[in-house]
Order: sequence, then structure tokens, then C-alpha cells
Amino acid sequence: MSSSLAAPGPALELIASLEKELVARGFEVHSSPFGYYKSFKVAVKGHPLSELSREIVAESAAAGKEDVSEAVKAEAKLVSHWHILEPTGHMHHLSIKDGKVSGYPFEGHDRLQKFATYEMAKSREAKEEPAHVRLMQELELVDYEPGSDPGNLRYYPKGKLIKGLLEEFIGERVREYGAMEVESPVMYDFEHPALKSYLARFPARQYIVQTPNKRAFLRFSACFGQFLIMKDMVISYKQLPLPLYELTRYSFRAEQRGEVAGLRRLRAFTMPDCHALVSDIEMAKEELMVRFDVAWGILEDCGLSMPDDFEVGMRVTQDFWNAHKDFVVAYAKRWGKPILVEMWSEQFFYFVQKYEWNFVDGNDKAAALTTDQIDTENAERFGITFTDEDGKKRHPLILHLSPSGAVERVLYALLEKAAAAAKAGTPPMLPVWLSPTQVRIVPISEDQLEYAKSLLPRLDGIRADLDDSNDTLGKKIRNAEKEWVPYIVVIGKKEIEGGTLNVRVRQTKEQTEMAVDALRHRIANETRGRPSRPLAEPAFLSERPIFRG
RNA sequence: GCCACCGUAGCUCAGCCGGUUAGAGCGGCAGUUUCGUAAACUGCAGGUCCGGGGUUCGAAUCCCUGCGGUGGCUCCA
Repeated sequence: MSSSLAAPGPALELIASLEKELVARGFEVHSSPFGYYKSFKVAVKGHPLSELSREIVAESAAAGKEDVSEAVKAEAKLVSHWHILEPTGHMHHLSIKDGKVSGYPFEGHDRLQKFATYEMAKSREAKEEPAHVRLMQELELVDYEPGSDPGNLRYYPKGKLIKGLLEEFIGERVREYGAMEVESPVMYDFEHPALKSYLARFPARQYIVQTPNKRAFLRFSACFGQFLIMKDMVISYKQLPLPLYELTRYSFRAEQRGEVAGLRRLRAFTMPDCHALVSDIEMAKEELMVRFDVAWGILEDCGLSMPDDFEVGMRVTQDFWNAHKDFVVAYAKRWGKPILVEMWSEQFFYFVQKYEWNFVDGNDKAAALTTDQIDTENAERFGITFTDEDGKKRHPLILHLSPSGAVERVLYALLEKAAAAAKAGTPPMLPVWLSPTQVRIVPISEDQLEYAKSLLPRLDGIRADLDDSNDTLGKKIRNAEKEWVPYIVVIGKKEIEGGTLNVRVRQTKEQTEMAVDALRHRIANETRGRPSRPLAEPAFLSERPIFRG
């Protein structure tokens, strides 16, 4: 019994020899080739977990899977030690018993405790659907696409607007940091020698594509594309550190069916990926902290609170810790609150150090956004070199940064944060620069419609739309609030006569009088330094179709 | 991938221990209303009850199977 069956030929031989052997031992034997018994039942009385053990192989048969079993064996030997490192440099060793983490007084650090428990105990207690799933649908941003594969989503105009803005923004910041933007293919040859050994460790997660003449896999990150570019580049030590950037739309991972969830875990996702070549470990540490600040600024300006909304998972090898303890401590100090450190007895992966910033959501689930790694292996594997001061070719180290994490996860975090705000009694909303409608103009009755229309050109550069339905005022306000519109402008007789705007501000729940220019300046201030796009749908609500309901 | 639960109108859901033409609210459309800060009124239209197969005189309802979703397990380079 196996999920990876041999060809029919060997099976027939096997049946024949089994029959012969059994007859020789005096059994009465009937045999039939497979295919004759497509339908039968095997009832096994045993422990429920026995269902997880499906593969039954003779020992010698396992030899054919050397690459895989080597990695599996190595990983099984991996010993992790867990710690909490305080910004002061104090280290607390953690232990776990019955799903409870101890060794550190977590008072005031609830989410760090949840994150540590999530990582160490793998405990999942959520019973509810994640809050962002309902929100992404109700706000007509993103939805499931049953016509595709699980974890491949459809974006409605408002969702595409937000995603596009995030992508533009992240790209701008990474280019400002100095990264050169490139683009690489989404699929790669299974038989490419440089990719083969890398892939052999993770054979089960790829989407497979049959091209006209080869089997290919869809990329799960920008690593290959950038490494293959880098191996052909001619690089001097003077040019280091040297960062390349690509926005992968998409990266594909054929996650197991039950692991796919909303915007949190997808099979196709948009990954900003920035690899930098550095000459040695000292430059790596220095550059890592430069990128730390870039990533910090991006998440903060996307509307997340730094560092409050995140918990650090820092993974280091024992050797790296021994040699660079001061660096890890300085990192914790820069972060400003305690971090979770996982220490590995040996280096089993291609990196010696890695960190992630994890968002802990309302169901106590953690999702990694920003991550950066110090890779000591792949330059050699892919043949990436630079010429050093002595004119000799050397392999650089490679830093793997995703400055924001997957763009979908940024949206996930924003929606979960909004849901948490709603639960706490404050109005849920997106940052103004990401709000699909920034200003909703609401005439009280038809008499004010023409005047209301004349305001649209005066709000140039702002996503302002107009509710031209003949709903009552209360209904129009309600509809705008349901869409999380940050500024609702009500136009009645008074406003036409006075020439000012009556603005209902979502953030503060207040109503204020202000001039058109004052509103413009207010929004310009709130969106400064972020990209802008026009409305994703017609300005008049009566001209908008419904995408979901 | 494994286990459990779920899938009825555009949306949210009722109906489901088998039995008339499958219901409601919201939304849509038409008309009335022209309103001062989170839901005006009346009428009309709208359904492959997720797909396929089976049991039955008869299936939205029971069984099998596929697809999709949620939770848990596993996993998250």
C-alpha cells in the first residue's frame, strides 16, 4: 500500500512471486491483477491516529528517496531551544509543559505569550472564522474564486485598488532604499541543475506545470529568478551591498487543503522579495539593520503600529549566537520589546539567522509578515560570485528580505486590526490613503444634487464620490458608514448658502464645519508620501454595479 | 492530505425526522416620497435548493461521490 505506486509491470511480477511463495508454503491461493478489485473495504480496528500512517514500505525500498529522507532525517534531529530576549539583553530560557509556556513572566506581553505558545506548543484554540474573511467580502474587496484552485483569489475594484496602492508603495520604498527592480519568470525547469538540489528538500509543495517539452514548477518566491540573474552578473566588492528587488505576482505554494485560510495563507500570493549580496557577516549584520528600518517604515506607513502590532520570532544557530550575541541583543534593543528567540543546535537550513515579524490576530493565530535572513549557502549553490579587493572570486552572503511580507497579509493584518478596533468600540477603518472612497458627498435631497456635483472637481486628487440615489439622508449616511468612508460631507441648504462643508469624521465620530480647502489639506496631510490612485468605480453611486451584495 | 461541520434568491438566513405551486428580510427594478446625520412607503421581478449518482410512488430533505467553505490535526522553505 502506498500513495506513490510503481508501474503495473513490477506489480504483476510481485503478485506472481507472492503467489508462488505462498503456494510453496502450502496455502490455497487465488490472485488477480489489480484493476479487478477497484472497490473493496478494509476495516481496521486501531488508534485513530493510525490513519496518519498510510505508507507501508520495505526498508530497502526507501533507498530510492535519498534526497528527501536525508532532509527529513536531518530535520528530525533538529533541537530547538526557546528563549525570550529582553531589550536589556536579559535572556530567559523557556520550557513547555502541557501546552503551557513557562520561564518568563509574560504580564503585559499577552500577544508575545500567544505567539510563543503558537510557535512552541502549536496550540490552536480558535473556533471562529477569521474576522478579515467576512470583511474582505462585505467591503467588496476580495473574494474566493471557486472556479480556480483554493487560495487563488479574485479582487473586486476596491480590493484591487488597495492591493495596487500597497504594491506601488512598497516598491517605491524598496527602490528608495537602493534596490534595483527586476522581473523574472514564474516557472522553472525541474531538471535545472542549480534548482534541483534546492528543490529536492521540499518536493511536495510545488504547483507543477507541463510545458510543451518539460515539466516545470511555479516559483514559491523570487529566490530562483534573482539568483539566476545574479550568477551571470559581474560584481565588484565596491558594489556591495547589492540589492535586487522583485514583486512576485504571484508566488505559488501548493499548501495542503486545510491550511489555506482567507488572506492569511494562500496558494498564490504577492510577495515583495529583495535579496542583497554582501561580502561577509559583518556587512550582513550592518545591512540587515538598514533593511530593518526600511521594513519598519513600510509597515508603519501602511497603517500598522510598530512595534505594538507585531512579535519578533528570531531564529539563530547556536554558532551564530555564540559569535554574534551582541548583534542579537542590539536587535532586541532596537525593536524595543522582548522577542522570542529560537536557537538551533546545528545549521539545518540555508540560513544562520532569520527573523520574522508576526502579526497575532483575534483568534490568537500568528502570521509572519516582514522577514529577513542571512543565507550562507545559496551563493555557492547557484555560482554567484564577486571579485574582492585582492582580485579573487568569492561567494557573497545573501540576505533574503520581504520588507512587508505578502501584500495579501498586509491587507489581512489591516482588516484584522480594524476588526479588533470594532470589538473594542472604536470605528473600524482603513488608513485614509487606502480607503476606496475618501470623501462621500451626500446631498440631502435632489435640490442639492447639482451643487454637490460641482464639488467633485474641487476635490481633485482625492477619491471623492457622490451618493445620487434618492434614499433618505439617514440611509445614505448609513451606507457610507458601512463602507468605512472616512469623511462624509452632507450638503443641504445651509451648506449651499454658507459655502462650507459639514463633515462627518469617522475616526473621531464628530461633525465639523470646514471649508473645501481645509478638507483637501487635511486629507493631503494624511496621505502624504503615499501613492494615490483615482476612484476604482464610477463617482456616482447610481452608476455602480454590485459585485457581491 | 486526515477528521468534523457547513453549502437553499445577488446577500443574510428559515424550511430538512421524505409528501401541494420552496419562504422571509435586505438588496435590485418600477412608482410614491425630497427628507439635516447608521435602515421612508407600495408593488413587481428574482431559485439547476453546490455538481453528479443512488434509494423511493415521491428527494431541498435520506445515502454515496465530487467541488467549495469553516474549525481542528499536520504544515507554514
